[in-house]
Amino acid sequence: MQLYKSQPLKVYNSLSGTKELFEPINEGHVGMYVCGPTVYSNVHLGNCRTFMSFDMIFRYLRHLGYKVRYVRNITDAGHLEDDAGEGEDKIAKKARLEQIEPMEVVQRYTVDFHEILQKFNFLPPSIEPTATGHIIEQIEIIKDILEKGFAYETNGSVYFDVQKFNTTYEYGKLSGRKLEDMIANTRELTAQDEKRNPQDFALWKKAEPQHIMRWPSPWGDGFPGWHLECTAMSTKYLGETFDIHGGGMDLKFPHHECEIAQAEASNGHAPVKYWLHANMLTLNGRKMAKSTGNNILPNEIFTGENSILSKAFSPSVVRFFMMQAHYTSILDLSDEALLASEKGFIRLMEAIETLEKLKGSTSQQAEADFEVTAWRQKCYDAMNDDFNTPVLIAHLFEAVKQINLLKEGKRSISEEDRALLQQLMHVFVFDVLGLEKKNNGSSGMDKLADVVQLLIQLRNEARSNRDFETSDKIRDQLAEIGIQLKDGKEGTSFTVL
RNA sequence: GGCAUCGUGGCCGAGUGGCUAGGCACAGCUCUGCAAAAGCUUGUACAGCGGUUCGAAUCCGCUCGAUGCCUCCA
Repeated sequence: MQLYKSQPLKVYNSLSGTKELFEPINEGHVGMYVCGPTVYSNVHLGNCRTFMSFDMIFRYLRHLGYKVRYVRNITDAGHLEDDAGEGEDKIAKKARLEQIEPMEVVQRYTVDFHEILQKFNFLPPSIEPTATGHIIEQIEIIKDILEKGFAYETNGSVYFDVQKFNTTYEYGKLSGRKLEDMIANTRELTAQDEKRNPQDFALWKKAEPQHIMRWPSPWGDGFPGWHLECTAMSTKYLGETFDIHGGGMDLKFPHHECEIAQAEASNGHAPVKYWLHANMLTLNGRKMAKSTGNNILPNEIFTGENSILSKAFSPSVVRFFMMQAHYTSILDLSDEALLASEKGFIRLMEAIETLEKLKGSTSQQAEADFEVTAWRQKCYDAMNDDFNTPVLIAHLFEAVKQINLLKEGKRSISEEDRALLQQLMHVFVFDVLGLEKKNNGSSGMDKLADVVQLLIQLRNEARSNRDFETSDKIRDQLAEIGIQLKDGKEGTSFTVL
């Protein structure tokens, strides 16, 4: 039996503003669409947090036994920097600055995006479509919306008629806005405008002669509006109605609002059952954003080459840090917070290693100090409550404590329970949270381990000769290098910090 | 100005009408040749002011403060 049948999942739906029981449209199958990056510069850490949240969600849904089709797009068509049609296309701008072809920009940063996500141990999505690969689909939707009367053409551009749409449907229901308020609060209207109303948004933009990224259309050469690609690709791969649509909080308005409008105008019904929004990562208390320069690149964290942090942190530590906060909460990045997470992460990993080496007792019925089955359900309850990873991690540390007590012989556990606990720790830590054991398996590490074992042996010899000067020298100098020796009942182990 | 979210102990961060979140740091103890690691113990937190309630950090109102969106942004 699939796990999801016994583990009811609740998700916070931005559309209703409440936690709802998750019931996919087709039993056993989940369709999930997440707005991907615009590839005109390196992914910064804030971007990564959003994708990591949905990676975790993807992992958990799969773990529950759902067959998930996860679509995450790449926005590789340039979009204007402002909606008034005055800004420059971001990708074209970058291409001009770097004196390369726009598609070179796209390629470069798509590769960068994938490299970074791989370091963070992301699972690849099921489909990763590009906007430029779906121009035809986008044009078809525009034609459809035009036919239904919810859009109009002006000078080779096509705009979505928000006010008209609002007479039949409800524009603003996702972000809690009312069109009347928006109209009332419209900022001073600069003359320009092919748009009938300031709230209208572009479905298709006419390309000026110097614009490189351009495609032919019934309205002349141009390029698609930003909101349209997601509607086109989600519909194509997940259908007119699908289960989960995710993205960053900052996309809620106008992007997701416009997606809903486009889909409803075209199909006559809502496209998405559950809207999930991941919250922002802040740096120094401010939102990380490419446009403000307040950001840090993942590689700058991994290498330690930055002016914000005191040292380098591994991708898994960063991932653990992020998983310690709920995905719907704002999380602030700081050196102190990362340092604290790193220590916790190491403790967690060592407990898992310890557990693997332990042996359960065969005979005596182990005392019920720690009931693995009850603990298991607590972990699931946490995840079932809108993917509450911080609470899951709290439970994991409960197990860490028990494992350390077992190691010291202060608790006993049946082999059956030990094996179950080991399996569950692997499931939650590696499969669901997507963490990775650091230092796994490279041959250099194996050799280092052998060398350290040798030093431990020398130190023990010195200690038994009561030559503490030598033994402490070995211990302290290893510590300086960043190798910590830990004496336990069954000998000495070590950690590379 | 409008809409929204949030304000938790030294730091990070869950929770949300009565029952210990957790991590990190700090202190004491156990262990240790001394340490470290590990374990045990301790911390009387919920922005402020009112209100509802037998009971509120949790619900309501107001005030203050922070952030996000309202223009591209995960």
